[in-house]
Formats: sequence, structure tokens, C-alpha cells
Amino acid sequence: MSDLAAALDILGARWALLVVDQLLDGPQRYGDLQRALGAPTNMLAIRLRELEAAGVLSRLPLKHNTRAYALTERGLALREPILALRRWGAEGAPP
Amino acid sequence: MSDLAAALDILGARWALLVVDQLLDGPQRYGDLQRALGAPTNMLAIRLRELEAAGVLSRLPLKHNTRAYALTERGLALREPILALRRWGAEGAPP
DNA sequence: ACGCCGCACTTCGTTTTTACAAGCATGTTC
DNA sequence: GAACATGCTTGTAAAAACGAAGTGCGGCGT
Repeated sequence: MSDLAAALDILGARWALLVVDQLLDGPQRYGDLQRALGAPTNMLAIRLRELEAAGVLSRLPLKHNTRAYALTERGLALREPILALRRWGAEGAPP
Repeated sequence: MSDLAAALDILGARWALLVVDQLLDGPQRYGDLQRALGAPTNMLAIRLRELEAAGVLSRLPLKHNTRAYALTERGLALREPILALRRWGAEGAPP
């Protein structure tokens, strides 16, 4: 399996890259992510579990039953790929 | 819709980025792409149509009933995002 | 102390996407 | 002119995503 395919295996699922992108703004809670992205709540829960398992993000326990999701070092390393993709997307829209 | 979401709208579908990656090696025919990627033939046909519609690639008629698929300028601009993603994927595998 | 609220998910039924297998049209080879 | 290669299309089943509703749990107000 190529390195690209390996990356897409983790990030190719729907919402995955958008979740990481959102977390580049800093740690956020479940509800915040949900509202910011507009993703179905069950999908978000699944993606967060997968991304945690892949070592891209981690859960930080806050008070009582709330936690924050934050990117790990490996997750933060996605800043460049994401920026490159965003630039590409921007070049197709301006008009 | 954010620029990132716009990019993923085109490239987020399964096989899409892998097709573009494969074409970074130069124009190729349908069968070559199919064998190189191992993608289901109906999916490949659909993605190629979508990517052409999005201006990422174009069909070059060759002899008789064969044609080659080649990246447009917009498609070639995906080299950097793809390389960045590949690098990220490689950083997670080495061991 | 009891009910109510917000948060973080689950569960369920439906729709959309993907996969696998087979078939078809056109042109080329022998 | 029969067999074969190329580039798809069609049909059906499995998997993934969606949308709405429900669950568990701790805090808060009264």
C-alpha cells in the first residue's frame, strides 16, 4: 500500500479532514465541532474514535462528562497538507 | 462553503485523489489506470467523468477507440497537496 | 431531594455510495 | 470472419452516510 493510500485510509473518510482542520484552531468539545461542521452526530462520533485510534487526536478530560478533542503531534503535522489543499480549492473559486 | 470543503467536494470521493496521483506520472489510458489502481471499473469511469467535469483532467483521443487521460493545469496544481499528504503518510509507516 | 437541562454520545430506519460480476460496442488481428 | 483487446455500461448486493429520536449522567434551581 502506498504512503498516499495509507494517508487516505485514515483521512479519506467523510468529515475526517474537516474535523482535523477544525481542530487546527485549537482543542474543542464535541458539541462545538458538531455545530461548526454540521456533521451528523453519529458520524462525528465514529470519526473521532477512528482519528483517536490513528493517533491523530486525543481526548482531554475536562469537568464531569465533558472532554475536549485536541490534535496530537501527528495531527498537527497535517497543517501543511490541509493548507495546500485549501489553497488549491481557493484557486478554483475566486470569480 | 469553505475552500477546503470545495476541494474535498471534488477530491474527497473514493479513488479521486489516487487517480490524480497516478496521472502525475503522465497521461495514461483507462485500462492502465484500472490495473495500476485496482479500482472497480464502474467507479473509475464515474470518477474520470467527474474529474473531467471539474477541469482536473481531460481526455485526449488517441487511435481508434482508445484515449488517454491527462491532467490539466488545474490537475497538475495538485502535485503539492498530494506530495504533502504522501509525506504525512510516510511519517506514520517507517517502523 | 426532585425534576429539569445540557452535554456526549447511541440506536434505528432510510437513502446514498461503493463493490463485484457480467455484458456490450467498437475496432484490430489473424 | 472469428477471436481478442479496449473502454466502458448495467444490474445487484454490501457498506457507508444521513436524519431523527433516544439514553445516561452529572449539575442546577427550587
